[in-house]
Amino acid sequence: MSNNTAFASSSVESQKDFGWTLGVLVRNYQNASTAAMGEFPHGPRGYQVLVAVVSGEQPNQLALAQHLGIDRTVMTYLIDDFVKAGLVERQLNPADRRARIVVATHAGRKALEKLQHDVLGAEDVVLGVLAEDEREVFRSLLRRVACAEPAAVDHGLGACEAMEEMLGTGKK
Amino acid sequence: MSNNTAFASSSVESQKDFGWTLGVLVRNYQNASTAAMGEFPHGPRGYQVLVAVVSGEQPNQLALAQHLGIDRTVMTYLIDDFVKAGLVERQLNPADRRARIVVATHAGRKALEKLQHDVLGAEDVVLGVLAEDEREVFRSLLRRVACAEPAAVDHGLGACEAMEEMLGTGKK
DNA sequence: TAATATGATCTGTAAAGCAACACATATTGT
DNA sequence: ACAATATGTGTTGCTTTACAGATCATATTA
Repeated sequence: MSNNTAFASSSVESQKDFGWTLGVLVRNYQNASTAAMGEFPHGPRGYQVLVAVVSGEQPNQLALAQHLGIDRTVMTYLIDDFVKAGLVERQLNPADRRARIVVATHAGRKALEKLQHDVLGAEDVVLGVLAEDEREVFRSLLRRVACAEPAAVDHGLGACEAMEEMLGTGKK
Repeated sequence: MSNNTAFASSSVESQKDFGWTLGVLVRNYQNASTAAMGEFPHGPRGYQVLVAVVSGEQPNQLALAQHLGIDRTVMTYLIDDFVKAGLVERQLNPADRRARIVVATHAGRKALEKLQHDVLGAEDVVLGVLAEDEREVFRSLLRRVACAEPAAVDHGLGACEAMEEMLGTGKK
């Protein structure tokens, strides 16, 4: 067959594929943070859940799941495992008895504090090639992209609104 | 890597969690590019495979799998489906008859060309909040991170070496 | 030639997304 | 108040994918 492959796709080569670079970063971060997790219940995913729980911004399991992009049926047994591990509790919401408020236990908060340090270390390893200020630029741009208006992406959820409001820049 | 992190618990709130923002970006990109894919065999994953195949840099299926961070057993039936769809072919390597060289068919190259435009559009949607020059900065930093020395991340593979050599010093 | 390594495939298991259903509770319309 | 509808949670079943292990063919090395 033909062997002129180098020319056919030169546009892709020159700027590298965004999806591919993104994938590499995610895998590196996944690996590094998993290593930093040790025995923590559900690895990086579990860590994210605990961060969200401790932040106290998500009123129930469904909100928690949507915030993290996890299926709500998965969230059920994810929380189950966290309860078993004594890291969080399900509390009944007197204002809406269908919902379960997920709150961190003292042990959960302690565990998170311990982990955060190592996770930040993992981040630095992954971003290691960048200089200090470049890392901050990267994080800043990434944050802005992640907090962008959902309408443009048709993602269906305002990812950062609660956080923004908490910080005082309430915008809708 | 010593760490002079400030105060653990509040710092996460104020600078948002890196893993979370990364997750949001990945999901947005996933959704946007999936929508752009239409009926394409394996969605964004399949697209990545085809990009790698057309680039012609991966000598066999295993290299292909490692380049994309896909398990080698998955790559087998991924390629199967692409062959069925007439997008790629498995060719025997006379120099090593264990390996299968995966090459794109004409239809495969045409299909990729068609997709690339839409995928780039999806990228722009995802990065929509950033200005033009900011997007380029972001892509550039991301590229550097993805192509970083694997030793630092213990990922086991030099992700960009073949590419770099192709663009500059020539082939191995 | 024998031992070992590598590439591809197949099989089986587990995690996780997804859809559909069931149940309890809230909200809304009449 | 009652009925209809919506919502939060949990469960079940299906599908995709990751991952580990075994098998087979072929290469490489002792």
